[in-house]
Amino acid sequence: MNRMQVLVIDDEPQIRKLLQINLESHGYQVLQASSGREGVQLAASFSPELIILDLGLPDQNGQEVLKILREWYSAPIFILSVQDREADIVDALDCGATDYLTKPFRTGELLARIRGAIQRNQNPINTVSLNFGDLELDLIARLVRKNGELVKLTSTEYHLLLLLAKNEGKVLTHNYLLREVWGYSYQTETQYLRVFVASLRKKIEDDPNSPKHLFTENRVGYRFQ
Amino acid sequence: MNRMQVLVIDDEPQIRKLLQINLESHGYQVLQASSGREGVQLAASFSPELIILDLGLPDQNGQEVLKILREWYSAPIFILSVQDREADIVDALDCGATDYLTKPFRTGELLARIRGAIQRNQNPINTVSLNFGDLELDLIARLVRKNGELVKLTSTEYHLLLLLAKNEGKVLTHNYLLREVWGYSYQTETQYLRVFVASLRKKIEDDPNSPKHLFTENRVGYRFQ
DNA sequence: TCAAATCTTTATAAATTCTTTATGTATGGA
DNA sequence: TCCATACATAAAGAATTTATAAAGATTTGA
Repeated sequence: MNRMQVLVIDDEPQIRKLLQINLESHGYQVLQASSGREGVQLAASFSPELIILDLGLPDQNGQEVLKILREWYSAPIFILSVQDREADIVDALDCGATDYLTKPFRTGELLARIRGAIQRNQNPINTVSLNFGDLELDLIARLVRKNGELVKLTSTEYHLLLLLAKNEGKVLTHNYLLREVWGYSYQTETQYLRVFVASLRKKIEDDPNSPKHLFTENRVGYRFQ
Repeated sequence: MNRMQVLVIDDEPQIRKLLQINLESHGYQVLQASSGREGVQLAASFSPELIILDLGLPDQNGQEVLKILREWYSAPIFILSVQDREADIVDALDCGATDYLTKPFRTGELLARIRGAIQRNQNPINTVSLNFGDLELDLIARLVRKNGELVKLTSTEYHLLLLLAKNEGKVLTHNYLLREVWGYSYQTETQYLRVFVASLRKKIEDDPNSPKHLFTENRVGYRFQ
């Protein structure tokens, strides 16, 4: 597997060392630059997955480096700074900084923020789905597939199925299901449930008479598996 | 101009008020929820561009709310908390929080972070054209071709088609489409959508009665394929 | 300014979904 | 076993939603 590259642009050797140790122990490959000029060069030649930039550089204004990078570099750029003035933070963020941490920073938090930023930058298309053998619920697209084929559900059917699927294995009472899908005043309309469960089974089960997914829990409710 | 929607989930009315005033003065439309349950419901029906979530909610653990939202909600979620323990921050970030701010927070910084997060989340599609079988959208020239021939669309029709095409395969709600194309005050004008979908189908479908691209998802919205 | 194009609103038929009713089957306790 | 209750399913009727045409209002461009 290829390790993620992180570029650290900071003139203080001890900060670079600290970041290097922490990042490498979490599986990142670390590139180091001690000046803005060198940082821009490394960024251009390696296109790292993330850049950590210190605003207090000797050769150039860190803000300038940020702007130069942002002309073409679209991955996350984290700002490290001793400056805690709100105006500086706002400026940096509006210049395209992804995050801004003030020194001294907590390494665990920095690493968590780095994980998040890289992940968001890696797969911007979030395909969250629930899978149950032949059945698949795509929560973002709001679609249900059975053996890869789209199943056409009404909005109420989808709502009901989603609720059951999210609580896989748990028995959901009639009361609860009615309350969540239809609303508080429908808690006694158990017949609605029967009708909709029947039509759901017809659509998602191979054999609605002996369901593999949507089970009846007599006198209590329904359960999805 | 269509305003961005931000959902604030916080049980303290004064924090909600503070956020509302600040966000609205910067052009956002603010939705408010005082409990986790209410917040999840609002998020599901409005799909706001960003959610601000207080971890210290009365009815549910804020962390739980975050997880529930992240099952399907992919836009930024900001955490507000009085807790400044590193472990809590790391947990929240690893559960999918986009950012974590501790109270008291600086509103200017919060707004800058919100701007950045929303911008990064906006469609990062940099492609020049989108292709769907017989249909082709040229994003630079703002032209649509069907089997190579130019299709003449009005700007509203183009805008609507572009939005659907950029979210290929996803069901886009009436609410969302109306908000994006016409603006936030048109969210209830579902009839506009019907009229424009009909005219789009007449122009881009072989047989508008049985569409191959622009599908109706009853009571929910439309989907492009 | 005028004509054409586009957007908004209204009207109505068609399609879909929800609710209710009816009927037969299954379950579990006395 | 019988009986009361719960469940499954089909189907009819009610309500809602959608598609579409077309008329009126507004905007745009020559």
